[in-house]
Order: sequence, then C-alpha cells, then structure tokens
Amino acid sequence: MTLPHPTADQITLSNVLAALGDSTRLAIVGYLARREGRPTMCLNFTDFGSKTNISYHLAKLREAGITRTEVSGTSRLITLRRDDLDIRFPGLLDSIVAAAVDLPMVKKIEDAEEEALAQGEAR
Amino acid sequence: MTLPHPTADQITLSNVLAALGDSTRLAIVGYLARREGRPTMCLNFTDFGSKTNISYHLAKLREAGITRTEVSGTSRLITLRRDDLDIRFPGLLDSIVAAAVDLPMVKKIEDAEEEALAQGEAR
DNA sequence: CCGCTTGTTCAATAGATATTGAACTATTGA
DNA sequence: TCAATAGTTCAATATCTATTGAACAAGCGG
Repeated sequence: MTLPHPTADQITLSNVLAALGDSTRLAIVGYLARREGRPTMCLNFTDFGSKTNISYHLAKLREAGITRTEVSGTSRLITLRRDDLDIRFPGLLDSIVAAAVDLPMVKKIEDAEEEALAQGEAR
Repeated sequence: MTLPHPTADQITLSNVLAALGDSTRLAIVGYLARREGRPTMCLNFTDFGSKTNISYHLAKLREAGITRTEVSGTSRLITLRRDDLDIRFPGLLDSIVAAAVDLPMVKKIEDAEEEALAQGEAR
C-alpha cells in the first residue's frame, strides 16, 4: 500500500517553498533532519499540534514532494526526499535544513523527548 | 529617504520561505537575478500584475529581507540582498535563484521585453 | 472477536493572503 | 505652476489556509 507522491520532475520550486513557508512544517522538516536514520512516524510530531493538524501538514509536505510516507502497519514512516530534492534543486534542502535544525520549535520538542525518556527510565 | 528594512539578523527562514512561496514573488526574484547589475524599478514588473499588486508583493519581499528598496526620485530601485541572505542562510538564495531564473513567468516577460525593444527600434 | 493504537476524512470556522480600483503623495520636467 | 510619472495607501472582496473535534478505517495484540 502506497500513498500518492509526486515524481521527482513533478516537484516544483513554488510548491516546495510554499510548503516550507509554514513554521509548523518547517519545524517538522528540521526535526526529520535531526532524526535521519531513525524511523519517524506521525506520533513523533504530536508536540507540534493536534493529531488532525499533523496529518494535514504531513500531507502537504508529501504532496509538495518534500517527504516520503511509507505505510507500515497502523503507522506511517516519514522520511525526507533528500535525493530527489537534491536532483531537482541542488543545495536547496541542505541550506534550509542547516537552519531549520536549530529552530526553537525543534529544540523544544527534542528537550521534551529527552525529559520523557529520562522519566521513563526513572520509573 | 529610506524605507524600513529588517537588519540581517532580523531575517528569519520562515519569513523568507513564506515570501518566496508565492509564485508572483518567486518570479520577481528570478527576474531580479537576471537583471542583476542593471537598476530595476517597480515599473519593470508590471507584466506580473497591476501596479497596486506589484507594490504589495515588493513590500512583502522587502519586509522579509529578500530585497532592498532604495528611493531614487519618484522611482525605487530594487535589488536582491544577496550578501545578507548568504550570511544568514548560506547557499539558500543561490539554489533558489538557480531554479527561479528559468521559471516560465520570468521567461515570458523577458520575451515581452525583447519584443518591445525590437519594436521601439523599428519605429 | 474485541479493544487499543495510529492515522485519515469531513465539515465548520477563523484568520491570513492576494487582488482590484479609487484616491492620494511626491518628484520631475516643461 | 501645471501636468505627467512612479508608487503607495485604503477599503472591499474573494480565495486560500490552518486548526479543531467528531466520526471513521485499519492493523495489531490478547
């Protein structure tokens, strides 16, 4: 089962920039970049907003060609489409991610995660 | 006489991307990049929309820190803030401009210009 | 099979954004 | 001083976008 994604050549600069022009989605991308390697699903973003809202933003990112969403059981695995974006717009994602990883919003939820983890261990 | 511009460190990634997420403004930036060196004023953009509309979009670009607007008599000279943007977000503008210069909208008005020029010469 | 987890879809709403024409400001050139 | 030029401001509007809660779908574990 696969969700609809644009092919590499269907990705437009306008759509990419419009998608990233929202602070929530920019934070999602920054967070995804930090977690690269680790599987990331919708639940990981709940600190960014309600379940419904995250679903909405992730759909926007997917439709713009910024993320890839793979269905895995009841969850979805979200990854950045680094390779495709780099072919279409060389250097673009790198420069955006470089700044996005340091966004206050991203740091905030990383801190929240560490705290939750620490508490889980303490229990 | 100077218009209000954000300082380099007041420029945020979110604002820049939101400003460039509009196709008209993206075309303006692409066009500005093509004209780099030559002075460019609001009148040059009239093919992108009404006078009022261009004024609106140029204000957005200026407020986001993407362009600098200098008053010169009754006109304003618009330039890209390449240096400032490159310090804040290295590589970002370059990668965007590289794609934006080839936008259909940009090509269209360059063609229109050449035609107008040819006609002016013929007369 | 039942309930829990994970997400999506839908309808409603509030807020932001783009676009327009009319009126206005300010500078320049005759 | 007058008229033309170059842009802005304003109010109105139409459209789009983000956000929410309720209802739904689908896989997983007991």
